[in-house]
Formats: sequence, C-alpha cells, structure tokens
Amino acid sequence: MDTKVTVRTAEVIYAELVRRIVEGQLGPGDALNEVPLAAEFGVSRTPVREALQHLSISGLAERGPRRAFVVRRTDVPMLEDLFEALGEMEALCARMAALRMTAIERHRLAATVEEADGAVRDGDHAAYSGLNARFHAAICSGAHNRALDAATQVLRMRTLPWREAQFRAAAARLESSQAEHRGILEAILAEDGEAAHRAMRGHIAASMLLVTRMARERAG
Amino acid sequence: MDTKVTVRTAEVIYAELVRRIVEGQLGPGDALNEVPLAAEFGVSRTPVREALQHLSISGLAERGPRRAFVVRRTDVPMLEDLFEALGEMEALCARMAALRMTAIERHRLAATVEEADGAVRDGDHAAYSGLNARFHAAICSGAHNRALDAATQVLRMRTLPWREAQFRAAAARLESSQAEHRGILEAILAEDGEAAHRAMRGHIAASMLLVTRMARERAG
DNA sequence: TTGCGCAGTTATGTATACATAATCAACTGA
DNA sequence: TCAGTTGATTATGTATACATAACTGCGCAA
Repeated sequence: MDTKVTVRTAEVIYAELVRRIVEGQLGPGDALNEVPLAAEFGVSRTPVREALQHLSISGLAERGPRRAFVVRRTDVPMLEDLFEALGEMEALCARMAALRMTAIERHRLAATVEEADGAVRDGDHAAYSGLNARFHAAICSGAHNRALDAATQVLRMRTLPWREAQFRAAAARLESSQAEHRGILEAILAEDGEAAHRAMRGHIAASMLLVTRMARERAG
Repeated sequence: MDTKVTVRTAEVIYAELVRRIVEGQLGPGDALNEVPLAAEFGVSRTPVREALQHLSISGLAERGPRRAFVVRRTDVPMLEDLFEALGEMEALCARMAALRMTAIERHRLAATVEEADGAVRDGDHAAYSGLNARFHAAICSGAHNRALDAATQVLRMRTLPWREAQFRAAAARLESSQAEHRGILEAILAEDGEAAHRAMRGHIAASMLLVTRMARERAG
C-alpha cells in the first residue's frame, strides 16, 4: 500500500493560499507575511516560507517592500501575454485531444458540459466556475501529454483569479462561455482537430477581451 | 539606484545545481542530500533546502528514498512527451517571432547562426551548445510574449541535459542541426510564420528521434 | 526457507533564536 | 524650508537543535 497519511504542512498552506488568491479573498499587492500566516496556521515560519516560495515560483506572488512577499500584481500587458499564451496552448491541447481522447474521456467531457447547462440555467456561477475548470482540465489531460498538461496548468492558475472574477461580474458571460464549450465539445467528438483548435482559441480570446476590459476599467 | 549587491545564497546554489545537472555532472537518480551540499557550499541546510525545492518545482529533481531529493529520472515516454510539447511550443514561438521580431532582433539572430557556422567547422560542440541555446532563446523572446517565453524555458531546461548529450555523442548532429537552424532563420527573415513553424517543429522532432534512440540504447 | 516485525540508522520536517538588510521617520544643519 | 543622514523598526535570511518518518537489516518464528 502507498496510502499517504502524512500531508506536508507546506503544501496544505500553499493550497490554501492559492485558494484565497484565486477566489479573490487575497487581492493583488496584499501582504503575505510569514509571522502572521504562521500564527494563523499554528505552525512555525519554516513551512510558511516554503509555501510562499512555491507561490512565488508559480507566479502567484512576488517580492514587495521589505523583501516581503505580496500577491502578484498583474498589469494589462502581462494579462494579454498570459491569455495569448494560454489560448495557444489550450488550443494545442484541444487539437490533440480531438485526435487522442479515449471513448471514456469523450463521454466524461460531454457529461461535464451537460452538467454545466444546469449551472447556467440556475445562474450559479460558483458551480459553473468549477465545471469550467473541469472542462478545461479534461481537455488538457485528454491531449495525453503530461508535459504540455503541466505547462498549461501553470498558465491557467495565473489567469484563474481573473477568469473567476469574469463569471462573478458578467452574468451573461456564463451563457456565451457555455455556448463556446459546446462548440469545442462537438469538434472534439467529431475528432476534428483543426475545428477544436479554432474553437478553443476563440473561446480563450473571448475571455481575454472581457478580462482586459475589466482590468482597464478597474485601473482607469 | 537599484543595484542589487546581495545575491541570495539559495539562488546561487540553485543555479550551480542546475549547471551540474545540465552538464551531466549529476546524473538521473543521483542523491541531492542537504547536509553534504550544505557542507560543500559552506552554508546551513536552510538555503540548500530552498534550492532543492526550487529544483523540484522546476522538474529537475524528485523525491527519492527516505524523502530525499534525487536528480529526476526521466523515462522514454516522458522524454517523448517533453519533446513533443517543446516542439509545439517552440514552433509557436517561431511563428510569432517571424511576424513580430524587430529588425535588430532579426539581425542578432542571423549573427548567432553565422557564429555557429564556425563552431560546426571546428567541431566544437561545447561552443555549439551555447550558440544553440542562444538561437532558441532569441526566437522564444522574439515572440514578444513573456508568458510563453517562460513556459517554454521550463521545458527547455528539462530537456537540456539530453540535448547537450546529443551533441557530445553524435558529431554529425552538429551539421544537420545547423542546417535546420538556417532553414528556420530564413523563414523568420522572410516573415513567413507558417514556414518558421514547420521548420522549428521538424528541428525539434529530429532532436527527439536522436535523443530517444540514445535513451533506449542506454536503457536496453 | 520465508515472512513478519522490531529496532537502528539516516535523512528530512519543524521550531526557534539570532543576524542582517531594507524601509521609514525624525532630526539636524545649511 | 529642504536635503541628507542616522537610528528605530520590521520583516526576511540563516543557523541550529530537536522531532519524526522511512528505509535497512537482523532476528525470530512458522
């Protein structure tokens, strides 16, 4: 058996901080000081430091004043870079997934889209966010290339805060996003790699338009 | 002024360990124990730990027996994943670079290729390795997308040990590699994105063939 | 002979004390 | 009044001691 009972404290803290940043509970520029966090989690600075370094390497934190870590501030040009790169890479995944996914994987993907229909009907953006993540993750893993999957996930994590905010802010985005998902799904089920590629690129581009507009409004 | 006098010890150690792994001084599975490394660098375990965690996140180290870090072992299927992903991403960079590089960047890229001609003539694979790295880095940065550049560099780092070994092992690879570089360069100078994409994909695929063959021979 | 279990060994996981660098603010002198 | 400097403050950087988990090998019993 290889049941891991021990969970590394640092990873728990890392995951929790990621959650807070993604959900917007911690905003850009917010302090991530070691001592308060250590006190909050009831541990010493050591595992907290580890988590913060991991966050920094993942691109979710950066060095602020007094060398302290703060939640990473992302300006509009960087956001555009991130979404452009993400769009290309997820499109790549979609093309490969259309050609490589197993029958079971295709079935699961279709089920996820079905389930998301319900969330859209109810206007439940929290549920939709989760299903959206599952949809994209399923496609990236369906490309059957672990290196590409991992590389894409890093970018997805860095854009996640904005993508989540997008659903919270613009209720109409749920419907258009879901429609785009349907298009991607159909292309994948039809094993049409080029169509899947195009559809995914368009989908991410649509997100980028909304997100950069939001970011500009907030800044201006 | 923001001249940084202080160099973070952990980063120095990280860079040194990366160098050793890339140059083959440290091979797959070799132990990366904290105490001996700390003694060698004349510091305590703390900064060494930091460097090792960074290595682990970068994909160059993994957990071995007794929870200790060891140099990551990469099997042939993973190698294929890495090269496939790298090929697609560098091809993406090449396409974008063909359309976006400035005149100065194009000029520098051409100069790098010229200089590499000399290394090929002399059969100096160490020099060629360096120029090869410069060539690829120039194209990735020439795409003018920092996120894509960063994502690609992570993959390049993980394949670097094998790509270096390739030049050391197969002298003929220098010439074919250089010929492929010329093809990529010409497409970029002609601002032909699609040709650059194709040429780069082919170039990485050729590397993959050689490298996986080497890996299989070594294993079998 | 083989399987199980127990202890020894070894390396990391964690806590904590102290060192150090960077910032902020108050003070001084022109 | 303002610029420059100096000291207090604050948070991280580093070292080290102790806790803990995992592997290894031995011994014992079936």
